[in-house]
Amino acid sequence: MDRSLADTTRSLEKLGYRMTPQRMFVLRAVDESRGHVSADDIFASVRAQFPRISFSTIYRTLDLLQEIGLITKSDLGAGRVQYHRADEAHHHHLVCQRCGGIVDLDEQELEPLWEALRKRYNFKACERHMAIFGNCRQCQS
Amino acid sequence: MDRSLADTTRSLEKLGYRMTPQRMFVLRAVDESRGHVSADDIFASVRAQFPRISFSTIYRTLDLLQEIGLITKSDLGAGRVQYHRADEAHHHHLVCQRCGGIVDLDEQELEPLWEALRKRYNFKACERHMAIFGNCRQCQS
DNA sequence: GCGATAAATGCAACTATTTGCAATTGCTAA
DNA sequence: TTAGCAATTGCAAATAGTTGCATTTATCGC
Ligand SMILES: [Mn+2]
Ligand SMILES: [Mn+2]
Ligand SMILES: [Zn+2]
Ligand SMILES: [Zn+2]
Repeated sequence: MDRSLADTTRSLEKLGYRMTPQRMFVLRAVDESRGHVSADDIFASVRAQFPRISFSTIYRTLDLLQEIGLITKSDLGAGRVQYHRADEAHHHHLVCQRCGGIVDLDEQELEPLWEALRKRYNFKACERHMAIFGNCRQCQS
Repeated sequence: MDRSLADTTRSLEKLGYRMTPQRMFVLRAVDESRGHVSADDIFASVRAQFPRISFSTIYRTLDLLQEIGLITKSDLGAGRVQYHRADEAHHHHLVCQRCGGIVDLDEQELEPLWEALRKRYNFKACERHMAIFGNCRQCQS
């Protein structure tokens, strides 16, 4: 992640939040992550350094980091939500409901739709890292 | 719903499933529903006629009805999944993350995207009744 | 009908996630 | 400093939904 701790602290404070030790540990765990991670992954990683951490704090902090745009949160249908650093290559996912396979979808593929929603509905879709469910090539009847 | 009980029974049997009293009650509850209903709504409705019904059976049956295309299932961000009869007017939803407002989106608005996914990724998006999150007109910074 | 087999059920236990709350911590201003 | 106040925490309890399993029910070939 390119952002310094100070940057993140500023982002938080701008919204009336504070930087705390717990949040710093979560931030570090997120920082070291690659690709999709679950709340449980982050919990395990943080607990190694800060055993008193609670799951509530993990969840609350991940929500916070999403709010300030540092991570994205998405349900890819695997029973647990996946988090993803927002500064990694932006993309969405095609999730096959039969085989569970996941294919990356370039961010720009959704641009025309976002554009249409903006124009016709005055709606600003702000979801990064979306999941679109369906059937992949191999799994079509 | 236009489908007769016999139709649904046939759909189930085609997949190796059976028609049971419990499923008939769930079917009736779905039949009488309008718009979005939760599993709990269906549970309450069925329990009035069939007190022994269990939540597992409700969830399992709703999944089944989705599998045979009678209902759609979607998470509109309200903490519980919403079910919707598939024979009501097809549409998707724009869900505002700030005010919680929900706007209907005509089915055809997503056609170009489905088309592109089919062509470029060989992916058949089969999701009816999608939720797209973002900010509505009133809630844009 | 009868037994074998497969499907479906209810229940209890479990999962991931959220929430209420009392205790703790950290800013701020006197 | 220190009091006051707001933000944050951990914990325990609650939520929606899923799953394993023993029991019940339906189907099918004899
Ligand atoms: Mn991803
Ligand atoms: Mn709807
Ligand atoms: Zn597939
Ligand atoms: Zn709004």
